[in-house]
Amino acid sequence: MERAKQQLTVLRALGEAEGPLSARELWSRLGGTGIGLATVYRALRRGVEQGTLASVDMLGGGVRYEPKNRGHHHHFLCSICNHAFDLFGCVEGLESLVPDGFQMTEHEVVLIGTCDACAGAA
Amino acid sequence: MERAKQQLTVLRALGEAEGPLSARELWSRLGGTGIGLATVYRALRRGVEQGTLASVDMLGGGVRYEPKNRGHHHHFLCSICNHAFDLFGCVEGLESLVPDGFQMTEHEVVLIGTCDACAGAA
DNA sequence: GACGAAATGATACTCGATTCTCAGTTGCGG
DNA sequence: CCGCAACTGAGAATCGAGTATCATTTCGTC
Repeated sequence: MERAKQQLTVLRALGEAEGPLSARELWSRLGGTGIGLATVYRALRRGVEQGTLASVDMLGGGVRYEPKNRGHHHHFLCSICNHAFDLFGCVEGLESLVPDGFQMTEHEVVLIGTCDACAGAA
Repeated sequence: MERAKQQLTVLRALGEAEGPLSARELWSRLGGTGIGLATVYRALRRGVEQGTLASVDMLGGGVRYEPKNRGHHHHFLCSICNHAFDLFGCVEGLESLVPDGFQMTEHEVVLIGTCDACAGAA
């Protein structure tokens, strides 16, 4: 087994995902490669420190990670398979929700439902 | 100390909150009443089972609870004090974000920033 | 080919959130 | 007043996520 490249393998797998992945999801996608969970966490932490990864605190179980080069977008969470998918585009009119005296700096939009595969399998 | 009414006390405190509370937040609001954390959890679990409470899985640390009689609304999360506040109103155009083959059943909108008190104290 | 720094995988560990256990209390019907 | 069932608070137990440890392996350099 090659070493010193495991973190790259981890980050590449994350880059190929269709949405943000949790550390464990990412780890299970690497199943069979012999990469340890600790290495996955190390790669993720380093990625966040270096600014190449963003950690996304989402509904449906803990923190997920995704590359930072995807621009502003939101997520779709499948309530069946519990997978998260990237969405493109954004919404308008958020400012009107902000109460007086409050200052909005960010926003999160999460759509929940059934994904392509799960809806088809139903 | 009266007994058999502790759970009502817990639920009343939750009803008076300005937004969803976590079990611990709720517990600390009851500080001094001698109510145990276990009782808070019991009241919350029972409320959810009976359908009077909704559990809200939000950013910023774990599950929060709120009464179900507040209708559809969203939340504002203060990044300083980490408190959640109810917002009124909703947004349009969410459907256009849903990819082909996906089916949206719910949505969550969370605005992040600084709340009234924290913005004023800055 | 040898050496030191860095990386790796397995696992023990920490930490916080939630649930369980249990002995003591309370309300209520009789 | 008696007994019982439900409730309660404190702390132990459990669970999952993430981190630290450590012996081993690999890379780059010489």
